Amino acid sequence: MINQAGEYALRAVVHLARRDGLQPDSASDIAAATKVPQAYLQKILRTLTKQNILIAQRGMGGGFKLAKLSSAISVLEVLKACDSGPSRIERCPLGIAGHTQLCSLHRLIDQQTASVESTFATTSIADLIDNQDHIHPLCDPNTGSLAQVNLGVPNTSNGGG
Amino acid sequence: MINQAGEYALRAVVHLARRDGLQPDSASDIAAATKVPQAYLQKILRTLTKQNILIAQRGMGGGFKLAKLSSAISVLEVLKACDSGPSRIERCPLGIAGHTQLCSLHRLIDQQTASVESTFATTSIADLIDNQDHIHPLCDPNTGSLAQVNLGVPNTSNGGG
DNA sequence: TCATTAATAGATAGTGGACTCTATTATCCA
DNA sequence: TGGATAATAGAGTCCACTATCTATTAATGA
Repeated sequence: MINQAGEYALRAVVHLARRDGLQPDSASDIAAATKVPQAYLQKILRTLTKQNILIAQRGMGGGFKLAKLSSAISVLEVLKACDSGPSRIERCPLGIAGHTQLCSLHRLIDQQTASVESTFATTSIADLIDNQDHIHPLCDPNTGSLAQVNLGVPNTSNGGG
Repeated sequence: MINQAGEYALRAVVHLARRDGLQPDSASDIAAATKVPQAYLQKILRTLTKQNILIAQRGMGGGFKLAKLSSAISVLEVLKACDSGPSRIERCPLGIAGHTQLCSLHRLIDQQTASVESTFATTSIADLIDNQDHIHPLCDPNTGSLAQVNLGVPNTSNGGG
């Protein structure tokens, strides 16, 4: 449903949204804060820039920032930009000519996909940040710092949530 | 969410459920009816047998049949048998120690996953077959025959639904 | 006991997603 | 104008998933 690139893209966009109005943030800083392999993240940031979700600025003091308000960016559009997100079943996967609509099996799967897609389409990046929870994305509540995360801990490690 | 093996497994189990009470069906016949590569399907059928969803019978007249009533087999258990199906987010993917619960980003994703998982858990194979729709899984309504599908048409082909 | 049918098991090959590396281009600042 | 910073671009690597192939074992029936 959400591939690795989509997960990484969401982290990056949420990170940038949390520092809204500040200077653009460099790829290596974003990579550190989001714990994403830097070389791979750069590709993803490039993709998000091409899709007009981010704006890139080269040179000293450059980096990436949001191209629009975080309330105007849906979770779904970030995912789709990376060819991620739920993918609907358009036609009978078996190619049965008589199946002019999906059969019950594929309809079940597609309905679930559609439901998730709808939720992601109506949830904005701002929605993820504006919640009252004391657990904030990418941010360790013990320090309150943005980038103060356990660098070096592999993604598969335990603890936290 | 559902990998290729999971999709193929569901097709096979639905196919067998539709011929409930009949003789076991051979792997090659199941492969033809479900349009799954035979060699790969055999591995999947073996997996489903190990997980006690199917019963295998060797020798002449042998093949595979359901190990229990189709109403007692959930969609989810077929998927899980193949290491497929929605996978919940157990812990913070970034490993942030202070995240004792999921943050809003990962909670959003996990809630969607949980919803799909719940639906798959409460939907049985029988539910997929008992519907009143005239479009039946794996079955071309133009012929009404079980295995009478467009053999040779690749899975990516157009038409039907 | 023998031939036939069909599942079992494991080695092998192809493919796409995840990730890396390096060279290049653009921008800023002194 | 030159050096530092940082994005851009694309080729290349790695591995899990997908799929195939072959030899073996088991069951059936004559």
